[in-house]
Amino acid sequence: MISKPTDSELEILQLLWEFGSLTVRELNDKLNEERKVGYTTSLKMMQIMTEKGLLSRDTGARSHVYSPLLKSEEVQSTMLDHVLKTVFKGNRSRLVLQALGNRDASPEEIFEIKSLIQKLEEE
Amino acid sequence: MISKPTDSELEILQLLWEFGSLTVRELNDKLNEERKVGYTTSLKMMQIMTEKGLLSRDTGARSHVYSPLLKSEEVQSTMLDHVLKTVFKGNRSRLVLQALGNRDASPEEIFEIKSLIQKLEEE
DNA sequence: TTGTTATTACGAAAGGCTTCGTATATATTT
DNA sequence: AAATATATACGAAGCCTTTCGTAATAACAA
Repeated sequence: MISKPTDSELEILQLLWEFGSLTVRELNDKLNEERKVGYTTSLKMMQIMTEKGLLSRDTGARSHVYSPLLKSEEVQSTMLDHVLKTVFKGNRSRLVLQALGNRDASPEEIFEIKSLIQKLEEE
Repeated sequence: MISKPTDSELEILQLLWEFGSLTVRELNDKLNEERKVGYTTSLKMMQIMTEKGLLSRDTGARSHVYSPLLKSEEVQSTMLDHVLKTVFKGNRSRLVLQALGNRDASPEEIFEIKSLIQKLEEE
């Protein structure tokens, strides 16, 4: 049973992936740079995520310090797989087409992706 | 406000995209080829989806006929955009990498994607 | 026509997510 | 030491999703 975080959980995970580990206060401050969130809301979320196995926490100091238990790549893989199945019925080419074609991908992005494919082919 | 269907709703949408339009009975039968679902469950889902603007229905006959209101491409685009933002923080190359690299893409798929990129470049 | 079957409508329960208020405990400041 | 500020714990409300049971209605069969 691999975890599929909710949007709110992803918001928190993104910050933890960026900063490594954070206290509730620190994370709540960063969240509030984007939108208004009550302190106890952040606290509760992080407690629940810890129960779910998404975060670990160090209760050594008075302010507990939380860290992500999954790598961003793992979650990205899980989530993309899920979208691939449910939205694209497993058609990976179509997913990539959608990612590249239907939205304006910049030349830089296309270049990056091209070299990616080249790398894949060399293996 | 573009709609982001739930997994259950997507299950129904996939069938409607495949068959064009279906009665509750027809759709419920097809759902039950995969898993056990009560008839009134399917009915309720389709009624709610109609309220939400995901489906239209023709009430002309006794058995109402439901059709999808959105094209699969539209929903795919919306959903992928959402994953791009929330899971990949907007990094499209990383998303494509994940789609191609971390899972075993077949040579056919890679070929298809390559010609896709070529087409994109020619424009 | 009367009983059986099929369909829609409605309501509600169970579970999950998000939010916050209140209580309690611990630190800090005056 | 007393007052103030900060932290965690807990519970619950509000909303959404999924599921189904029951009732009302319409069609069909005996």
